[in-house]
This record gives sequence, structure tokens and C-alpha cells, in this order.
Amino acid sequence: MAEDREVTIYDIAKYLNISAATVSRGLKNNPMISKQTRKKITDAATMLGYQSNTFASSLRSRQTLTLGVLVPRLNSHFMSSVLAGMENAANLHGYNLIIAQSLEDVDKEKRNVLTMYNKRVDGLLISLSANAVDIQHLEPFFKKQIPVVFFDRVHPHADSTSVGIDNYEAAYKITTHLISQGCKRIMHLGGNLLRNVYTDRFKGYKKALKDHRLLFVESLHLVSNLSEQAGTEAARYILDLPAAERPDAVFSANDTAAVYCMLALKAAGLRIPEDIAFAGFNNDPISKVIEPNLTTMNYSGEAIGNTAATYLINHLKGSTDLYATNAITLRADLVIRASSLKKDAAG
Amino acid sequence: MAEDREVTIYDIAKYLNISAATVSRGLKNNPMISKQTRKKITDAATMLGYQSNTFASSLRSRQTLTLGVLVPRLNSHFMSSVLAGMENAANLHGYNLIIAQSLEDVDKEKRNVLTMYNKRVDGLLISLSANAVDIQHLEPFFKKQIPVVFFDRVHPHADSTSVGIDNYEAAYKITTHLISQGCKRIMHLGGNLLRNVYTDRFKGYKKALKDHRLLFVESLHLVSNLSEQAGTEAARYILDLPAAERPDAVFSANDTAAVYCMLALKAAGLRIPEDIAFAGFNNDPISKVIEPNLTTMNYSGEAIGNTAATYLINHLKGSTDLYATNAITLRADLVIRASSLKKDAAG
DNA sequence: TTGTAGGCGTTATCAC
DNA sequence: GTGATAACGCCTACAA
Repeated sequence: MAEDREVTIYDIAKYLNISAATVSRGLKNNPMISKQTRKKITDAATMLGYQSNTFASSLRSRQTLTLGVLVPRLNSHFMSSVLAGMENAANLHGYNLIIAQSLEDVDKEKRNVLTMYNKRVDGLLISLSANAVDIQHLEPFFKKQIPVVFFDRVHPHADSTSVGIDNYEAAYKITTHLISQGCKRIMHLGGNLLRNVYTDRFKGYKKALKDHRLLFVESLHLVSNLSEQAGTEAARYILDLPAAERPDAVFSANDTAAVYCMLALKAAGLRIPEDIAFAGFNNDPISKVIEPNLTTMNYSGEAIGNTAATYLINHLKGSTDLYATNAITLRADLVIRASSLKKDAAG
Repeated sequence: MAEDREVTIYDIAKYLNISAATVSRGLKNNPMISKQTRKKITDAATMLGYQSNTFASSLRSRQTLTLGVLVPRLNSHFMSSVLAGMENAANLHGYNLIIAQSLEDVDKEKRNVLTMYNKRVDGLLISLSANAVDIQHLEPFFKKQIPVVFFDRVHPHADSTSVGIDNYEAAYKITTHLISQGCKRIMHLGGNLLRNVYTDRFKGYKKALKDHRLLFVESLHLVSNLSEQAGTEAARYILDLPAAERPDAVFSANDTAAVYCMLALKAAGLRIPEDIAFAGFNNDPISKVIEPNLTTMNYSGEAIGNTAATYLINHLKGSTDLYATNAITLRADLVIRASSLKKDAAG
């Protein structure tokens, strides 16, 4: 019963007594074909239940209308916002997304890159895994001139563009804000220094200290994966410090670590911001729920995703030269909330 | 300079003075081919920079090693966990994920279904949009016997399987728990009743009321999209109620609405759980950050995603009959936290 | 164990 | 405007 062969343009052609070439053209609304036949074709197509075979088409036309997306982890608030933004942009232009995660593992990242290549994605959107030392594994793409756009965790490369925010400036602003609140011993919870987002935040933090004549203290710089657990451990670390060496503020490179650090310190009886002020990064939903609300850096994951995908697609459509722009920097705004308002709390 | 033609199995064949067929076999580790030639082939492949063309292969072999994933929204904690679980399972078995979101819009969902079909995904994983009345639009898949697995927001269909939790029982447990704490006027913040997850939670809630001789009160049943805003509006609604008609507990069908409702009520001076107890659903990260911590239903999005994808893949590989199982129900556990512990709070 | 030949469904290139 | 024909890169009977 079940007819297994696909309905092809040949079936339509036969049905209408015209050539397959004409059907192919008619289906794509090629203006060379008369309005009449075009209508006949589309009608016959729906009535025969025709559905175009994308990869037969891809094989011939050398484009897949598919973008590869490679992220460290799928399940973070920030990343899912980015994906939502990308999906919107892609969908708008008739592109699809094929998505994989590296789980912060370069080897998996490498395999994924090759898979994307084998699937002949038209372009690649990538945010690097924590421990990727270089971008050697992207060579196949560069060699074949398949456009690559980095987002968030970027890496400079002549044949690509990066989309992100100015992490240096953002961290500088946050740190300066804490200093303006009277904080003098500001701890930094940072991420893996192989990634620009974390080195830049670290540098911005140090520069702000320096500009305000505060000493950078090694023991107040912790590097971790910024997970819930890392936040809790940071709290333990702080509590174990001699009273005189305790920080009077914490600037965390993400909200998760900040919030879990706060929770543990609160449980230990410390008052925030009186005893210790806090600032995070990302404007994650939890930053608006924790008490006191967490001062943080707000920037839109959706905007980053949308921008990166749109830029890539425009390039593919030939309306933009990918290499005209090396970096696209989106805005990030300091959102001041109670967790860092030492002066108000005192007053 | 840039040689634009792809490196194909013919290039390898020519290079080694063997036939393309042998190369094709060798590349797939076909045991018919001698170990020696196999090695020669793979060596030549890497040295020539060969990368297999997936869709040329797909065109011929009629399988894409790609699964379509269709979700209402990408950017929720639950959904991104699901995706992470699916990606793990898919990756493990050599499958890829092509992902799209309907943004709760049936029409977009319909278009996406067709795109997935045109891309000839080997199987479809779908969670329905809020306002999908039927699953007429999945017919192409059913007709062609392409397996479909529903997850979370499911829909009964003879030719598919569903993966989710027992929402009815979960809601029953939650409501019973609130009743056991002495609550008598329990409000329910529910979602769109077209979706099983919300009708089942609603039914479980009503059944628990009935079993404990409590009246179901229409005015204590709100239907919304369960967003932050919906939570805040629910609080407004509660505050506007005459004192005698106010609920003494709220069971929300998700944590987001619960938490934003709590925040607004707290801001208005109500005490939780003394004045009004709370329970949510999902065990979202915010439920552990809000004060008091939110009682909720815990179930793993990753497990759901992983199970759904694994099941689908096993079916594709022929090791499972898709229709042997109509529904896979994963466990969900009540996580009791301070927000619902009226008795403790009183004591 | 390997080679030959034809076809998967579409589109590009010429013709007319 | 439309038609013939040859690719695109790979796989798989069948033959050797």
C-alpha cells in the first residue's frame, strides 16, 4: 500500500506533460516561467503531495541553507537566549540551525566542527570551549572560505568576525562602582583565563583598582568554572580567611557564582552589602530574585545571537563583506541593585 | 589558487589506482575490504584532506542522521535542559540535531514541521505550541512512517510515543501537601488548557481538593502563559480580592509565575508561608534562590530529552518498536521547601 | 576482495 | 518560455 518512492519533480512534470526543468524553475518562482504554468505547477505539486528534497538540491546548488552553531553548553540562561536570537534571525531568512555543544571539551568541539563541515553548513557560529588553546581545528572552514562568526567567547582571526560586548570596559565599570561605594578589598571570582571574556573582565578589574590606587591582591583572585558549587566554595574560602584579610566586596564574572556565594555567606551570618558587597555579570533571572537583588551587567543574549546570525546571513547573501568588520561590540549596561549599595545600606 | 572542487572519493580512488566503490567501502570500514587497502584508503583520505559529503550520501542512502527538534521556546531553563539531554544522546549515536522554535505559534510550528520534512530528518522530537488544536500538520510524517516522539507537551497518536511525567499525579501530590499544611483555599495558576501538561495539573489539583472535601472555586483558578508578568498580575489579583476570599495557598503550574507572584505579595507586606503558602512546578534555579525557598516538583529536563532522543534513535536503529510503547513516564519528586511549610512557620 | 554501472532528486548549461 | 542533458558526490546491486 505505502508507496515508498518519493514524489519528485519528474512526477509533476509527467503529470503536466512538461519538462522537469520547467517544474524546477516554476517551483522557485523563476520569472522566466509564465504565470500560468507556474500556477499549474504549484497546484499539481500540492495535489500530488510533493515536498522538495533539500539535499538533492543542496548537492547540486552547493548551499544548504543551514548554519552550524557550536556552544560550550546548551543549558544556561545566557546561551539559550543566544540560541533564541539566532533561531529568529535564521528563520526569518529561511535558514536552519544545526546545534551541538562541546561541554567545554576541545576534543568534542573538534569533532563537532568536522561534523558541521561534513554537513556542509553554509556558515558557522561558534563560542569556544573553555580549554580550546587555539583555533587550529577551524582550518577546514577557513581554507574553504566558509564564513565563521565567533560570539561571546571569541578569538581573533583574519577570516572571521566576532560578536560580543566590551568585557574590559564592563568589568572596569563594575569595579569602579564598587570602589565608589567605599570598597577597598574587592575580590574577583573569575573564569578560565584562556577565554577572552574572562581575561578581559579580569584586566578591567585590575585596571580599575590601579586607577583608584588600590592594590591588586593575588589571594583575592579566584579562578573557577563559575558554577553553583564554585560560588559556594568561594564563600567557604572567604569565611576561612583571617578577618583582616576578608574582602569587603566581590565582583563575580557571572551571576550564578555570585548568587551561590551570597547564599552561603548569608547562611553564615554575613550581611550584604554591609559586611560584603556583591556584583555579578549577565543579568541572569536569579539576580532579580536573590535578596538583596544583585548588581550586575546586563546585555542581551538574544541580541548577540540575532546580530551574529544576521551578520553571517547577510554575508552569505553577499550584501556584507564578512571581513569588513572584525568585531561587533554590543552595549552592556551596569544594573545597580541593592547588593552593592553599601552607602545606602549604611545610611 | 583556491581549488574549488571538493575532494571526492574519486580523487582518492585515482590517487590509489583503485575504484571509487572500494574507497566508499573502505571509508566505512566495510570488512569486505582488506585491512591493508582500508588503511591505504584512510591514509590517502586524510592526506588529501577528504571530508565526506553528508548529503550526497543522504541522497543515496536515504538517511540523514539528523533529528528534528521542535519546541515552543528555546529560552527557558527547562527547555534548554531538555535540549542538552537530547544533544548528548544524539551525539553519542552519531546523530545531529536541527532545532527550531514555534514561539507558541501554530502557524510557525506548521512551517517548521514542513522544513524538517524537507530536510528529511530521520525522526522528529516535538513539544507542541500552546495553541495547536490538533496534530493535522504532522500527517506528512505519519504518512511516510517517519517516527515522531512527543515530549513534555504531548498528544496521543497511534503512530508515535510520548515522553513526559505524570502531571496529574504530581499536581495531586502538591495539592495534597498544601492541604496537609492546613490550607483550605488553594489557588491554582494554570497554563493553556489545550496542553495536556496544564489540563492534567489542573485535574490533579481538583481531584485532590475533592478527595479532601474542599470545594473547587472558579475564582481561584487563573489561566495565563505563566510568565513573570503573569505571576505579578496574579499577585495584583490576589491583593484586590476581599480579605475573606483570599487564598491561603497558591499552587502554580510553573516556578516563574510562582516566584514573581511571591515577590509582589512580599512587597505588599504578605508573609509567606504564614499568610499564604506557595508551591510551584519545575524546580527551576530561581526556586532555590527565592526566600523562602519554593516548594516545587522536581523532574529532569535532561532525562526527558535524553530518553526521548534515545528512544527515537533506538527505534531508527531497529532495536525498538516505536509503537510498542505509547508513553514513557519519568519520575517527578515533590521537593518540599519553606514556602509551603505553614505548620513549621507557625510553630 | 574488488570493479562496473546506474541512479538518488535536483539544478545548471545549453539549446531551441 | 521551455526542453534535453549532464552533472553534484555517493552508494549498492551485480559481476568478476
